[in-house]
Amino acid sequence: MRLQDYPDHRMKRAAEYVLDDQIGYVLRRVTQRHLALFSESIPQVTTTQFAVLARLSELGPQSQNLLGRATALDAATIKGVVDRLMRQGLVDTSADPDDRRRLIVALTKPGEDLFHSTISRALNVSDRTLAPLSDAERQHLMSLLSRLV
Amino acid sequence: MRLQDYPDHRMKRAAEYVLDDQIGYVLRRVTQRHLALFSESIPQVTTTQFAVLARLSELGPQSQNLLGRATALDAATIKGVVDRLMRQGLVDTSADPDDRRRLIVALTKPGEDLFHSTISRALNVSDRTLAPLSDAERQHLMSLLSRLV
DNA sequence: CGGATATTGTATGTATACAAATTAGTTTGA
DNA sequence: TCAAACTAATTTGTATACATACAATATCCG
Repeated sequence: MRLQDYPDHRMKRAAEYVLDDQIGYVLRRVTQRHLALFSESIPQVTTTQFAVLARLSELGPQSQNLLGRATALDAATIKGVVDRLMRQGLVDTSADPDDRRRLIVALTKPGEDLFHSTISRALNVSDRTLAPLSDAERQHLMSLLSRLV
Repeated sequence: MRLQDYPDHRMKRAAEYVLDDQIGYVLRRVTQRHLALFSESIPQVTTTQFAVLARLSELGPQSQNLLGRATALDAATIKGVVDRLMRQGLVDTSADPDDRRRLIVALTKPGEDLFHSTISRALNVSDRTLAPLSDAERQHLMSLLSRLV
């Protein structure tokens, strides 16, 4: 009996498309676990908000649009993130005198303080996300993933 | 001069927390690329909706709650996904006579047809997401990621 | 049996995330 | 120079994704 004659269509389908082996599905589930660890450890901000704080700390005040590009967030998304960070008093915005289209986003002192006081926790979250792997495996994984961006 | 005396605080911070080296940030960016490839190739449904179709095809009709658990979607999320799949006529729902709390979700013929006619495209999206890696590297990556779920 | 407990689905609120359209401002090239 | 092209920000709409709360139903256990 050949495979294409097999009476149970479900077996053929399962062989065709195994959801658990798809990179997108695995990425989503790993991301879910990481988000859960992060929000448990740093409930004040989300991973995305923390990324924005990190970039602002690294690069200094930036236009909202550039800040979005530096954190891989499109214009609509970065606007919402900045709004919510501003509502918490972690950043503030000002007009750019050299380009009236631009909105400059900067860390406030509370934003800087929060970022610095949670860096070690954030690093620990990354560490716990990768906990099932050895050091060599972690480096290998990060290097492979980096090539898929 | 010791590191902690270094006058440029930004250098110290950069050494403390490098956003681009964090697993969460890299996961988000790889996921972004994968989603873009998927929606370009299969505009009819999202990755999440496709995952639900795949599970229904694999497992047969399921209660909404079980279906959510089988696709790593919480109760609130699976409800929205099923609602939108139903609006497109790709699934339909019925009451479970054995448990009046339950809502049975099943593929319709159009849902089944769409799923089967897009499997090869979906596999091709997975393939293109991993395109920068060799076969051995792909397998290694999938095996490492699977351990992080 | 009957109350405590658990499960299922639903609703609401918050937060990404992106597409598309709009407005305002800036740059460029014929 | 000045219209066309581009850029920045905003707005709207759609789709996850999770927390929390609630109602209806089922199950378990004393």
